Order: sequence, then C-alpha cells, then structure tokens
Amino acid sequence: MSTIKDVANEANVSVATVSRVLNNNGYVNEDTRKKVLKAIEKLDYKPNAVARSLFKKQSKTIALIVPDIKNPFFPEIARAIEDVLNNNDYTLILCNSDEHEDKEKKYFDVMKQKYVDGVIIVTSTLTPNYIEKNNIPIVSLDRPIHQSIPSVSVNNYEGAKEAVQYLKKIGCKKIAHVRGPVSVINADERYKGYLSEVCNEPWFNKDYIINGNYNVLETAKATMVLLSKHRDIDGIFAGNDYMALGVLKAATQMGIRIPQDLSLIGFDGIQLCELTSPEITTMAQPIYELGESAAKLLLDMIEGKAVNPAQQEFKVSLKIGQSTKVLR
Amino acid sequence: MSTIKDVANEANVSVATVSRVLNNNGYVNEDTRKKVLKAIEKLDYKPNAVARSLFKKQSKTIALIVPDIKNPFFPEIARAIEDVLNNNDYTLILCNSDEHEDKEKKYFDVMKQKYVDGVIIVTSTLTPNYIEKNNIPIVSLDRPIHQSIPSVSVNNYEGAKEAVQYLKKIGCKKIAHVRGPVSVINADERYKGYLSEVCNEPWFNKDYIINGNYNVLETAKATMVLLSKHRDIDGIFAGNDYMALGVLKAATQMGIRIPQDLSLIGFDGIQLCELTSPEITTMAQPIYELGESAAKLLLDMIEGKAVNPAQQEFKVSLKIGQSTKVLR
DNA sequence: TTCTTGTGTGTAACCGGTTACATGTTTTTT
DNA sequence: AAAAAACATGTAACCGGTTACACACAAGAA
Repeated sequence: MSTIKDVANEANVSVATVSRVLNNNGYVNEDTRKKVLKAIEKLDYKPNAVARSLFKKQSKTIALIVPDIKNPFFPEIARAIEDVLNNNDYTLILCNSDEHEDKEKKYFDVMKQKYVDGVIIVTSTLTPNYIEKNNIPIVSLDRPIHQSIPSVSVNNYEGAKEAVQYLKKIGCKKIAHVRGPVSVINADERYKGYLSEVCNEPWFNKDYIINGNYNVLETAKATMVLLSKHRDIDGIFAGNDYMALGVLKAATQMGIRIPQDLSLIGFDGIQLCELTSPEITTMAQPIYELGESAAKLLLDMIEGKAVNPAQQEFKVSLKIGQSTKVLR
Repeated sequence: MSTIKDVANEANVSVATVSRVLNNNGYVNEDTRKKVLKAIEKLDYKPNAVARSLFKKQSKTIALIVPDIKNPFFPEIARAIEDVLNNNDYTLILCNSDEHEDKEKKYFDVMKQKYVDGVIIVTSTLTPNYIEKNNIPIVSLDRPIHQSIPSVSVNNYEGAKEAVQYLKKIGCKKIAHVRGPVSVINADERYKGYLSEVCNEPWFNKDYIINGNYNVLETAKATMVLLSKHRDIDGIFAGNDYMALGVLKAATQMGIRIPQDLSLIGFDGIQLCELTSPEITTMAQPIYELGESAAKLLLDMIEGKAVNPAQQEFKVSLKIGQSTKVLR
C-alpha cells in the first residue's frame, strides 16, 4: 500500500499539497492538482482511514446494538441502517447485547476506544445518565429511553388499541393478549393499549394475559395452556409478529382454525407475516423507514446539524392478512 | 478522555513505561507497575484503539460480507461469528452485498483503508485472483470459491442426494426440485445432487425443476404453476428452507395437504423450520458451528497460526419435521 | 576485581494522515 | 507605485499509541 508520502514524491510536491487535493481544501494550482491526481492514479493510492481517524477523532463508523440479530425484526432494521450508512460512506458495526447491560456497556467502551462516531441502540436497560456520561451521539430505536435521548419509534399504545379495536370490530367477543417481556417499554405500552380496550368489558379476565417473552416456542406452549383452559377465546392480540407465529403454531397444533375459530393479530409487520399461511394480520410498523430515519438522524447529529424533532414517532397501520375473520 | 501521557504524568513515569505495563512486555519494576495501574484506575484510562491500530496496522475488526442480512440464514451465521469475535476482543462489521460484485469490491477497498484484519464472505462473484491480489486474510463461508481460498461449507451434493433419497424412502413417486439461483455454487451442487438421484427414474421430467431464486413469494408462485400443471407430484425438495416456506405457502393456498398429499423437504435447518406448522423437514446444516468455525479459522489466520484443513466441510443431517410423510 | 548479564526506565522515531503557520509570488485595490 | 488581498506551496507539529535504542544500575560469573 502506498502512502501519501509516496504520492508526494511521485508528484514532486509536499504531503500537504497532496492532502489538499485529497480533501479539496486550501489553494492548489490546477496543474499541480492534475500532477497529484495522476500520481494517485498511478500508485492506486487510497488514503489510510486509520491515520485520518486518529487526527480527526472520528472513524466514519457507527455501531448498532440490538438484543439479538436472530430476531427477524432486527435484520430488517439493520438492513435499512446499513443502506443509509453505505450511501454516506459510513460503516456499520453490529453488536448483540442479549438485553444484557454488561454487554452493552462493554460495547460502549470499545466504541469509544475506536472513535466510533455514534450508536443506534435498542435497549431497555441503559439509563439516560449513563448514556449522557458517555457523550457520544446516540439514537434509541424501537424503545425510547427518555425525552433527553433522541429516538425513533412508533405509537405502540395507540397501535395496540387499534389492533384490539379491529378484533372487536370483526366480532371477537373474548380477546386475549400475549405480551412481550415486562420492562421492555414497547411491550408495556402495547399491553397498556390492550388493557385500556378490554378492562371494562364484562368478559375481561386477567388470565387472558400471558407472557410470551419474545420467544416463539415459549409462546406456543403458553398459548396452548391458555386456549385449553379458556376455550371461548376467539381473538388474540400478540405483542409482536414473532410471538404471533407461536400462537399460530399452537392453534394449528390444537386443531383450532385460524381465522374461523380464532382471530389473530400481531404487531410489527415483519416480512415473515406474508410468508406464513394464513398470512398474519398485523399492526405494521414502517420498519425500513424506521431504520432509515434513525440512521439519518444519527448522521445529522454527528455532522452537528440541528435535529428538529429529536423524538420521532411513526404511526403503525393495520395490515390485514388472513389470520383475522373477514369483516362483512 | 485521558491519554497515555496523562497517565505517565500522573504516575511520574514515561509513556514507554505505561505502554509496557499496558501490554505486559519488557521489564517493569513491581512498584512502578502498581503506580501506573493506580494512575490508570484513577483517570479511568482506556487506550486509544485507533492510535494503536495505526502503529500495529491491525484493527481488531473483521468484516462479514453477506448477500442480504434479511435472508434468515445469515443472521444465524452472523450471530455465531459475532459471539466468537466478542470473546476474542474483535469487532464485527456487517456488509450487505446484494450479490453485487461492485458492492463487494467497494467494501474491500474500505476494509483495507480501515486496516480490517480479515473478512468472512458469502459470495458467488469474486474470483480467487481478485481476492489474492487484495492480500487480506479471508474465509469464504457457505460457498467455496476455490481450493486456494480457505472455506467453511457443507457437503451440499451429498446432502441433496440424501434429501431426495429420504423422499423416495417415504414413498414419494414423483419428486420436484425448487432450485436456488444459477451460478450460486451450493444451489448448483444441490441441484446436481437432486439430478443424480432422479435422472434415471422413468418418471423424471425436466419440468419438475423450477427456479425459486431464494425468494419466497416467487417460489410460491412458481410452485403453484408447477403443481397445477403436474398434479401427480408428491414430493418436493426445496433448495433451501426459505424457499420451502414458499412451497408450503403455495400448497396451503391450493388446498394441497402437507404431508398427506405432498411431502416437502428443505435444506439449511434455519430456526424458522420449527416455527411453521407443519414444521419443515430439512437437511440441517450445523449453522452456528459453521459461523463459529469460520470465525475461529479466520482468527487463526490473522494470528498467523497454521490452519490445518483450510477447507472445512461439515456434514448436513436429516432433521425430520412434519412436512414429510411418516415412514412406517 | 572486572566482565557479563539481567533489570528498569527514558528518549525519540515511527505509524500516515491533517493543518497551523511561514514564506513567496501574483493579482487586485487604492 | 505602494499596500492589501488572494494564491500556492512547504515545513513541522500534532493525533495517541508502540518500540528500538541508549543508558544506568545491580547481581552473578570469571
């Protein structure tokens, strides 16, 4: 690999001049510029990003910290983010936290040591205090942390209400909820949305709420217990699509027909919804847009641009599949 | 952030001494070491990874280039790799190539500029020549490129044969194949494996081979055409699980019962297989192990260790689900 | 006692860029 | 014509580490 010095020698100028044409700043005579460009071409010179980072204290790299990339929601997000970064000459570092605070913090340390320019994080454990102490541009995605931390998310509460309302509208009389882990903010919000819609119903029963913990098999098991105990449940609102998959599995296994016997609605709108049969009705987040916005927001922050609404909330929209009774 | 100089000042020693205790090399008096350690503690000093990189010409970072992280096979691989790296103080950069040579090459350039220590790549387009020219430790994953390039993969040909053999064993009389994209080496191998098992069968018909292009919806469509034309097909070997999902969808939509009317077997063993109903029978790759091995192999290469079998081939194993008729 | 050898530490060069500053030349302004 | 502004380029410090080399001293060998 040739260095800036090699180029300088080849072009018979100083390294400063080469640097100037490289970065397009300062005065450079047109002829000199051409000479340098030719030398760069000839040596196939590529500036050393590390040396540049050291001086500039920035690495053109951002980190994405998610609980687990195997959860199908996150690859979709990651893809959107990577696309934006790629178009802006940034690079993406991927981190799996397993919702584990220690791991998150360890990643943060590494990020700072590597001059990572910013981070996009999906977390339920980190405090605003810790984050601000670290003093690195950050965007929380999917799960807002605090008003002081820029975030990109959706209206989980309203969305959950809409989901339950839709189940009611198509005629469901007893609606259960498979909720995500306690203390995950959006799982809580969705749960609250469900609750607000059903708590005053005469049929409402606290046993209709089960915990799926973002795990398909666990959800399937819990659902089987639920459905065999309460045979009159005719609607289920799953806290996300991944868990809805578990409900679908449980129902199929038990010979409960979806949507004839049981209507199922999920949340998220991951691609998988369209690939199952029946296709899962869901409250769809604009997932790609979410990732895109988070990335753009972060890049703006890094480049010191004003970020108008630092708390971006997108709307979810009902995406009717085949897992809910047809309205007539 | 404090620097090595701050620590040196605090401890009243030179930066060289601090560096020595940091890296545990050279002579350092025990008392001095303690002084330095205390200063490090007091200042919460973390060495600057970029400065270190510049001198050492290595970044403790490796890149993973996959076609598209949204394909559920890759997050599982990525997760395994990230785990290994994390345990070895390496960081993972994620790149989506979309099978596009230009993008792959662009990533390579960036990697070299950032002193990325090695790359794990899933590619069908890069030539051994180009790769060797780049002179950066590399492991090809899932799709071997050439004997000269270390790789981690499975016995696709044999696996495909086994899959078809199993379909025969359970009594399938007419077996179709949904193949992956032409020129993807493992899709070709699986296709050949299928062919070798069926080409001499009296019933064999070239029309039984359709192309799913790693796309679920496309596969579903093509499968519907296939199945409505050839109503006597009673077994399908899908080139991977993701496409098997498409077959499942098509069959369900057409009212064809799986496994009663049609047996379906996939390839890969992604987690999704267990989450559908019926669960998909598949020739399972040891996915996590694959990623793990690729990462370990690459780290060994980076650290200059001899890599015994630089071409690692794992075995796939039949994982019986519910999408194939029960053998009795 | 003198010569090695081992221990302990500091100085400064180096990694490969960027940029403040100095210097000289040309062009524009007054 | 003199002063100011714009242009062009080079020198060297700097980013924050690592390490070759020099030097001083103590312990062991001859």
